[in-house]
Amino acid sequence: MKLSQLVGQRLKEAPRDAQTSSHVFLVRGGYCRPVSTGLYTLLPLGRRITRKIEQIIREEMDRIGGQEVLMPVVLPADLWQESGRYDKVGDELLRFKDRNGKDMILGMTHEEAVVQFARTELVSYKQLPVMVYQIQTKYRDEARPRAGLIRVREFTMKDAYSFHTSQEDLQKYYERCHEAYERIFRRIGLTQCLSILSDSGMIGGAVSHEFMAIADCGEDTIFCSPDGVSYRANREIATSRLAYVKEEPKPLEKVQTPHCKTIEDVARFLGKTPSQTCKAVFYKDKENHLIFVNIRGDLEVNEAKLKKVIQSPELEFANDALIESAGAVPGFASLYGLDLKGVKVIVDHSAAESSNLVVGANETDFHYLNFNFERDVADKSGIVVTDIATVREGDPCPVTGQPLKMLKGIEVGNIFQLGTKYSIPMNCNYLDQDGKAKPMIMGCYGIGVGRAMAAVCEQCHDDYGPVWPMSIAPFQVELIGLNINQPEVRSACDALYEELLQHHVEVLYDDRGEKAGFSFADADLIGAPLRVVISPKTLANGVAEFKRRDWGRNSENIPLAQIGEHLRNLIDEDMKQFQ
RNA sequence: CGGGGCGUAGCGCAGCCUGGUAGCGCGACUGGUUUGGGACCAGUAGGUCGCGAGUUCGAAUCUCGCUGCCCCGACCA
Repeated sequence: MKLSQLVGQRLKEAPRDAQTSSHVFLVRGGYCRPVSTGLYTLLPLGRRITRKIEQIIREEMDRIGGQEVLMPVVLPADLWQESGRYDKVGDELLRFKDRNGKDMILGMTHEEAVVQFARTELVSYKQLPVMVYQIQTKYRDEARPRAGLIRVREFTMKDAYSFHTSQEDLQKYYERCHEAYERIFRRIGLTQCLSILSDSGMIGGAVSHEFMAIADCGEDTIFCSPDGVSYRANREIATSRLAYVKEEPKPLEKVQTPHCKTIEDVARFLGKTPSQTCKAVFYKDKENHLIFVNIRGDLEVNEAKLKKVIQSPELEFANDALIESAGAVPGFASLYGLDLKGVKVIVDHSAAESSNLVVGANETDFHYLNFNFERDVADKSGIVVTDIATVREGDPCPVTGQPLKMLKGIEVGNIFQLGTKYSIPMNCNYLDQDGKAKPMIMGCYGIGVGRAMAAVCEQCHDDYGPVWPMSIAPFQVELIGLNINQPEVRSACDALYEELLQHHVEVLYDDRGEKAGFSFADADLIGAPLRVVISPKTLANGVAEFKRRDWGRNSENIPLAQIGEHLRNLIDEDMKQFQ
């Protein structure tokens, strides 16, 4: 490819709204262009990368027995009604009507579609296990797309679905898929990618893992044990082995706490620490039911955990009127002395097990000292005591007891053990050996292709642009001719270009005759791992100047006669790392 | 959902307060001089100033409505 022909200009200036390096470089380098909020066109450079990522994914999916299929992006709503997700999923699911007034959706994931396919296509235990996958467009009407290609509304996803006759078989396959994912993320050049325990969220199922590319701009928070191996979990489900202060219960004592509405105010006023208080947090669910949460004052409610406990996908803070309807006084609320009929009460272990806490008195400007859940709440029926606390950095690891480390990550892939979550409601059965119909046991496995590209860019770049790994680089080599209007430069460049093409080297030839600085800046934005410069100066010495993208301003001279072979050897060597 | 900010040439922005011929930089085009880390000179093209109403002799500028986009918060008892 000649650079003079390449569609997609490099830009000197970053888009105004770009905050993260992948966003800046992918737009500046001419990899993608915004169309609307969260919608991007991929230009040739970006598309060359995603094609390579897709190819690596295909190889690894095929290696574990996957068969590629392609399902439609537009799906009938009734399929989603069968699974029950049509009503459960919020506005993220784009719903519309076709010309006949039939309810349709844009696919955001394809469990329903694949089950519909499987239940007609797979009828016998002899056909199982089987895995199908596709690399296809997904649409999610995100509330807030951000960070360029990292969170978008329309994106390419590899989604795979496996079908089994037993949970054991699913687990075995899940492990193989986990290993395939590790190979994929290593091969596309992510330098730091961890699989962590995760919340299965909207997709559902019991066990799931997320693959996290570690990056400061990541949206997810990860907690891991100091060794990085014993325990790794998403903040949404992470737990800790926090110690609670246990002592002899002291008598309850009502104290005046004028104008102390926040935990900090109360603790300071009473000479306590926030961890010696209990805080009351009020939410409401979709049906406007009050949810009364109690947690130790220094901890925060983990809404992802809470949503699971109360089995509601939506959660909002309750307004004062709703709080007062339960007899609680906002700012001075607690469980003590309240009639909590019809209110969902959730108590975190930290509040249930700590002794002698400060709690609200349900009376303006008053609190109680020495509240003990066990002693002071008479009727515990209907109260759920469980873990709904958000883990903090430094809290003791649930496995090792060592202080947990906190990392930020970009979720580039996830795998789920679905079990029968879709096969039972959607009647996806097979005939077993005994002649009986049984629901298939399912797994599903996703990778965001564009996000993976952006994640690699986040991990592999310098001040001037991306430093692409050989396995996914849009071009393996960039060849720059300086003073190319001089015939001997032109002919030397043309000759090398032809030689490389003949050997199927992916070479981008900067034949524009721009000034050196201009060409170099473009080359840095394009990020080819290898760069060759030919100029009157190098020709005078019978050499070409060679450098790797990650060598900064350093370079070495290679005799012109050997440069082609030199490049080919380096490409082969580099590619071996990504096999 | 809540809060804030912004829509002026392909991109980045100024002009608005104080109404009076629509500007700058980058990019593009032509010609010339240049040629090792985003060169210089001269010239050219490119804009319903987001949309609609109102005020006014006159609106990018003031008022109202709409719309699009961006950022922040999604934690307070």
